[in-house]
Amino acid sequence: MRAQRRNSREKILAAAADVARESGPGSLSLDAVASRAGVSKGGLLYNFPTKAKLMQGLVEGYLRDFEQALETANSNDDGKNPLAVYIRLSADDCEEKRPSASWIFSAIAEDPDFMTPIKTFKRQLFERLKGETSDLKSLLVCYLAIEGLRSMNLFDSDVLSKDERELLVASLLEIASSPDAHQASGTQS
Amino acid sequence: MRAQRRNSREKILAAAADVARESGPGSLSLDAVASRAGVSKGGLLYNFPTKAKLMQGLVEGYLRDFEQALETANSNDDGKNPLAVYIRLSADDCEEKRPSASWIFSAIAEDPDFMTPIKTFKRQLFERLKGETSDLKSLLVCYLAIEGLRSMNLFDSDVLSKDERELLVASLLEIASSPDAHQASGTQS
DNA sequence: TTTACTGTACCGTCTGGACGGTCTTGTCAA
DNA sequence: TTGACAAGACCGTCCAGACGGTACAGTAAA
Repeated sequence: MRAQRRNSREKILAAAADVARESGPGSLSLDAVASRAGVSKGGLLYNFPTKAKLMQGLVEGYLRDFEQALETANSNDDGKNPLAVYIRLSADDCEEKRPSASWIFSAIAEDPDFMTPIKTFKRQLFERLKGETSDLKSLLVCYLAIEGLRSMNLFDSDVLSKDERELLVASLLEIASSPDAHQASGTQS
Repeated sequence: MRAQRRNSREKILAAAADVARESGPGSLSLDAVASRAGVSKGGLLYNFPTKAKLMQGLVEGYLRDFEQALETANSNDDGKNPLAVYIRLSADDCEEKRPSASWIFSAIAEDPDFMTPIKTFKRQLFERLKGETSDLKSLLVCYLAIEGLRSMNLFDSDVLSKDERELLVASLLEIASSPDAHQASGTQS
């Protein structure tokens, strides 16, 4: 029963995310994470020698997962429209009722520098999209709107109804696919 | 030198925001705020009996200021286009290099419930805009994009260049000034 | 034997907050 | 005008508790 071997890391990471979501970002203590993960505090510190390392693990896992999801989504819908793929993927992410990354608040509270990897990731992503999208205006509007959706999900303050969210995503996809006139007035949805 | 009388509250609130921005949201301790505000800890606790009350004061002040700014902006540009007014106001807010509300992270870390007033405020704002905007699609896209801009500013991860931001705002204003104005029956309450 | 833990005991630091004291200002009777 | 007194605004100290982290002995699988 004892030695869980190997996958303790993942369990700890998941437990940390759970604790942050359920007990609030300020209550992410090592003790709480350890007991939630079914691991002793010693065991936790064995896998992550400091709290900062734990946070770092959270960030890296998040970025890795996201990049991977984006890659597979892009290869499935190959070459057609990377912006549209990004919109769909993000919209699906934000569909989840439970904010997937509320541990970010814990990380920021711990040390704002934990955001830098995320920032650079986002910057690279944006630059890539800029290179792959013909119309800058469309990109800006869509990217920012998705960022807004993400923000809402993160803060757990979903103002939109299901219909509205679907309409939004449809509008964004429309804007993303029509380079030039995004004055979508005449065409009914 | 001692008795600052009366405006200590404002000074403390400003100091708290400064500390949160400069020392990181996790380092917002009462001692730090007190020393920053040029007030003793006892004096701080006199004005705000608990840390929670301090946070509450921060939230209320923020909401009050924002509502006021929105009101004056709307009365200056009367009746024309509330969505456009909101866009312009928010864009100006986000122009500031220093995130105006990074104390929010402190508040969330302290207790996620501090977000509820902000959430309800945003919900009301959105509903109001919905009542005042003819085209739902335009509203959704613009509102979310602004939310994205806010998010970026808050996280201090500005991906956009100055030109890009201006182009974005221009695009949003263009979208906001939707061509069909018939649907606006009884916009006033 | 090594790896991967468990469990316990412990330490130093930091933090919110309670408490009692102090200075300032306003009020009002004499 | 003055002196007594109350209330308001603020200071400085102290403390219990929580937290991150260390140290170390034990244990079970590979």
